[in-house]
Amino acid sequence: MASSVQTSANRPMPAYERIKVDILHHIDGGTWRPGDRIPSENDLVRQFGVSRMTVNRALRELTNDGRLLRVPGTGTFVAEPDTDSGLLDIRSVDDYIAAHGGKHRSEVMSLEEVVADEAVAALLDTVAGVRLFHIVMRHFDDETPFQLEDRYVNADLVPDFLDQDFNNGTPSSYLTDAVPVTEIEHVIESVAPDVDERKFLKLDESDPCLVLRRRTWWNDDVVTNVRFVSPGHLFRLSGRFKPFSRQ
Amino acid sequence: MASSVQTSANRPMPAYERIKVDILHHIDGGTWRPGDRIPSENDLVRQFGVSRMTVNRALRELTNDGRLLRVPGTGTFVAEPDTDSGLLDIRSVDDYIAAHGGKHRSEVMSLEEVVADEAVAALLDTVAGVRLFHIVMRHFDDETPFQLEDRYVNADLVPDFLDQDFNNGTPSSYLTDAVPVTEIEHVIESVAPDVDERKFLKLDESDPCLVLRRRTWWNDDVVTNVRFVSPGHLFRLSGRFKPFSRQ
DNA sequence: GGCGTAGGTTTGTATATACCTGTATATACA
DNA sequence: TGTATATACAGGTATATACAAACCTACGCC
Repeated sequence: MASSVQTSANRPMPAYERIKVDILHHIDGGTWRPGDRIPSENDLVRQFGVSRMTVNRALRELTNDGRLLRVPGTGTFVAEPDTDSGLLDIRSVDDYIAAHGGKHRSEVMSLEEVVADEAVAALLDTVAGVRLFHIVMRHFDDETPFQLEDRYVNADLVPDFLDQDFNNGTPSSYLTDAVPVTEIEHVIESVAPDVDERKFLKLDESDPCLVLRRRTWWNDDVVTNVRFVSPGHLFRLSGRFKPFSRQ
Repeated sequence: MASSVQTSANRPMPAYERIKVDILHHIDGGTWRPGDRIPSENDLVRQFGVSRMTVNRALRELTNDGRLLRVPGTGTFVAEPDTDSGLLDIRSVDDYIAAHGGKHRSEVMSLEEVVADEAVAALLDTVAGVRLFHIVMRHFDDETPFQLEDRYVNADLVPDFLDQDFNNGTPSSYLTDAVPVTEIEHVIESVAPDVDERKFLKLDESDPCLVLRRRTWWNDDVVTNVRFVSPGHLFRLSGRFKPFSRQ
């Protein structure tokens, strides 16, 4: 889908985007490994039949996103992936747990279609009455409760959500494949678990929890709003980035 | 300093950077307010005496950073500032408190020059034995303890750090003015406060705390490593951003 | 008044070209 | 063997130009 020459809005994908997607396929597909030198701008010019400035834009933007490393006079290289993160991207819990040497298992506690009331509609930036999907589930690292997930999903944008088997593959993974994401919002808090959360996460009253609320957009529509609750001693978020230029 | 036509490496600042800086001065200086339409690309071409592609790059990058909003056929506008944040930028506590209608006060608990041991050196990505500055301080919202700050600073990069009056103006503000930042790392955790933290923040054992650890770089050198501890019910972090294209 | 259209403005993308600096390599020389 | 020099190649920036798409306005027509 992402390799299509058409964007989701059925408009032709700009050349520099096509080149970015192609390069990312090489990287994510493993044919270009971290540290590898990739073809020079002029090579790519010949390969794609575009001007050097177009290739330059593609490479510059990928460099800015931390995917490539450019050295004047030498070449362009595949950047080393971030050691850990979750702050500035969408990383599925199972990946997080696997990266820390654990074994992920999940348990769907409820999955249903609901009609939004005022409060829920506000979460999705929509109006009361719309059809939504609602899932509540629990993720385990081995047999340790690791995270509670409470998620609402835009039923129009993701009509097949109910049919998925979320005991096998997380909603995060499914959604990143199913709908392109144009924008992400993260809100992070530290809270004391309430009664239910204590029960489901097997926690004490004095055990702090990290709460991550995420909203993702596709253009002007909220795709999903999810609230993750994890024991503070098991989960943390990190990210490394270039400063935005606001003062 | 940022308005200089020379970068820190003493190389001339590219034209598109000069234009970005100039536009940011208009925005941060208040002559261009959020929602205002700014001059068109062709206006700026005449004003700066550069080509439209150069102006276009400046505007495109500022748009990507969320500072501008562009509407084809209509114009370019100053974007509304984020409601709150702190996740993807460096926001000083006093600004955070002011934005929430409070009144900031701070109290320096210790400020001294130290010689790094192994553990501290690791925080700054340097070697034991280097000279560092170390500050521990407390921030208040009115009379409520709001945040503990424990910070190490690279003494070579910020030689005048000890001479500042941090009861009046935060280290964050001083450092963002004193040293350009090329990279930021954030690590966020939820923890139970230890004995000292409970005392200084006037907390219970069951009150969770949000911990933000930040490192900033200037090129390959760590400028500062700071650990903020705030009561969970007072402080939260958020940010809205475009997804990086990783997978 | 209401409607449609033409033309101008604005942004978005793409191109070909040019010149600069930094890097690597091959060659000539001491 | 070691050092200088020439050359080719890499990316970084800037320009002039072109066309397309989105939008607004003014004009003319009914």
